[in-house]
Amino acid sequence: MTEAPRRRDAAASRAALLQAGQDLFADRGFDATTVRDVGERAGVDPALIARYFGSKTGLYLACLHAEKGDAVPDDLLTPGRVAELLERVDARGAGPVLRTALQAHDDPDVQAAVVAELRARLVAPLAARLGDDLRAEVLVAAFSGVALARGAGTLPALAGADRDALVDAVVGLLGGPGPQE
Amino acid sequence: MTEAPRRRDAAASRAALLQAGQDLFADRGFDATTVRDVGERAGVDPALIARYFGSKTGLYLACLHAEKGDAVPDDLLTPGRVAELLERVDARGAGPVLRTALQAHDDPDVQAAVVAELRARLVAPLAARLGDDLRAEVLVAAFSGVALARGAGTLPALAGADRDALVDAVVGLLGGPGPQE
DNA sequence: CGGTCTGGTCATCATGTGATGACATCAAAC
DNA sequence: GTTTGATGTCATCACATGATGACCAGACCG
Repeated sequence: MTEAPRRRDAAASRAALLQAGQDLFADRGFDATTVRDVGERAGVDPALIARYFGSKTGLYLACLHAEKGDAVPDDLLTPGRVAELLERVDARGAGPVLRTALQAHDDPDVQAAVVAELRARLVAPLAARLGDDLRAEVLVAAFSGVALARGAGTLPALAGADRDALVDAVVGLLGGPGPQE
Repeated sequence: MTEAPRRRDAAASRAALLQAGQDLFADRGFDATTVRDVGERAGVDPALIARYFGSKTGLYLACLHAEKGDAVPDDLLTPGRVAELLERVDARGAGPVLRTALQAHDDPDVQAAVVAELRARLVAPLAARLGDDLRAEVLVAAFSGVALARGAGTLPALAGADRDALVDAVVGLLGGPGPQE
């Protein structure tokens, strides 16, 4: 936007791939997303993924970091936060972070990055509030399950529910016994 | 065991494939399990999967049904049931049913079978007790998330926790506000 | 023995996927 | 205008995977 669009713009291609990667990885996960899919969605030749990110895994890591500044880490338990996250899930899919909370990755680099991301973005603030890592992680896992199921459609009532009703149910069940100080 | 082992025994081969399929699908999910893996684990040629089950998908469906009579549908909320399910998860992996609660399947036949299985085994009894499909499904999704995360190792405290402590945390968070009538 | 059937093995195919490198093409520098 | 480097395109490779069918090998029967 700052400059006239050049006809051939590496930065633009890179950004398009990054965005497409975020969308597709969030929606389908790493394995189910092919580099050809990403390229098509970005309107860019898939070979450029290798050029700009080294590999599909490189793109995935870049997507992970790109979302970093996206949502400020906050408390998962507050109803407002639950609503916000669910809104985001409805709009963009579960997202790589929530998704990988429930599925180990083969690549150790990816696994380490995901663990760090999860910790920083979701577990740490919760653990600080709850004073208990285990309970914090259980909550994150449980919420991830809801987010994934929302998109999977395997649980019809959950998948089809009105978002407000879902927020109520989630807050009632998960947030209930927590520190409603 | 009932008869002298015949050197060539179709029933035994079939059963071995079924068992191996249950183990591997439970542990890694459908996509991450190859027919060659199943064959190797069963000590049987993978081509026999096609012969006895038609296809990998057929084997998967057979595994789904084979687990049917395994655990009697019961209430997910009782601490005893939570402990029992987690024990099973620790021993055998999350299992196809919990796993697919969170991941849609391409094949419509499989998807339909999974939905039915989930409904019958987990959602229905809970919904009967809660009087609310949505809350029942949220609970199932949340518990599935915990079960998957337990195996994935992405949440270290959850993955490494003593099972008793985990049961406490899960029951405290998920079972807390429920119908402790 | 000879025939036939069932159970098992193996080579092979078709497809999808990530990756790679040669080539083309545009744009800026001179 | 020519050169040169950046950018993009394409064909192709290597590999994994699911599937298939031809073939082999025991078993049972006459």
